Amino acid sequence: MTSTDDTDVAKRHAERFQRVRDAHQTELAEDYVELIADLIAQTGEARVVDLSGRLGVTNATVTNTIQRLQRDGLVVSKPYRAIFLTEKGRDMALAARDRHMIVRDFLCSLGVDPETADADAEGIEHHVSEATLDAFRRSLVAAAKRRA
Amino acid sequence: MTSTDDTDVAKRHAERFQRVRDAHQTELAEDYVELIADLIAQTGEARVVDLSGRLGVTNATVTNTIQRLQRDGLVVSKPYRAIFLTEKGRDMALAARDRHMIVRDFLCSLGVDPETADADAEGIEHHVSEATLDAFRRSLVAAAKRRA
DNA sequence: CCCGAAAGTTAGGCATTGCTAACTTTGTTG
DNA sequence: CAACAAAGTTAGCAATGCCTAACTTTCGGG
Repeated sequence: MTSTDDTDVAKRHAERFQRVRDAHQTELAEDYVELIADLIAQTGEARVVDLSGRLGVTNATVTNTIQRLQRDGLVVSKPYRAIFLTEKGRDMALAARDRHMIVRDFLCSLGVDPETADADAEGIEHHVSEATLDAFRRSLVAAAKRRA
Repeated sequence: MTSTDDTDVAKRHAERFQRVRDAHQTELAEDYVELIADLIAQTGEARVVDLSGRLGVTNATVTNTIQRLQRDGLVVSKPYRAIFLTEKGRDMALAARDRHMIVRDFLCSLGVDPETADADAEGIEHHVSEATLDAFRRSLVAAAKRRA
């Protein structure tokens, strides 16, 4: 029995880490499309220079990454022109923004200052399961009710 | 003013993403030392095969990573022998375990099932600031008091 | 004690994500 | 409209983190 238990424990751990690695793969893409959606909403278009400024990386890095995102069907853009989201990209951006807002608002509701909450949400949003997100939502609703 | 505000916003965003990228750099190291500490506590030693089983990667990957961790002064190990933590590695493992437990317990206290809580904690623990961790601790204490 | 299986290592490959440096394109402005 | 600055691209480099395949070392049972 002990040996079987050990194997099970190991397998469960392995799946966990696999999930974290998977999350990392989509993380950058989510950050980019979320930011692109924001920029389009705020300024009408998303340019390489805006992204590099907000991401803290060079123009070259952004150009490179955008090409990968284009390959993956998340964005479209012609050379030297602005960047736009595809349907798929927009969906991903909306979902990411949703998660980000819930995590941020939830942290705020715990008393974390808004600036820190927003920063932490950036890292956390890619790693919360639906179950945890639901728990955050429930807690927010409960907090709203208490105020009412 | 508008232009200055824009720059400030961009800079704040950039710092945020920089922090997330930094977290990623230490993430793997933290996972390894945490796991090594667990294995030593449970079985007396940490072997490559145990790590690869629990991380869901090949032996070759573990050997490679361990060499990097050794280069960075977190572990020591002689070829074909078990892996041990340095002082620095032990400190990192303790801090990681602490954060992991707080995040997991906190999620559990929100009603997330323990299995999911543990899995999510794996991803989240590397991205919570001290401020957020404190908020989690406070919330746990409050929950404990309510039960008492 | 030796020999085979399990454990560990090495070599080589690949994608990602960042960089700098050198270049081209765009667009503004004098 | 020409020239220049800003934006964008390309090429080439490096570290990380994963893999497979081929090799070596260790260790326990016959």
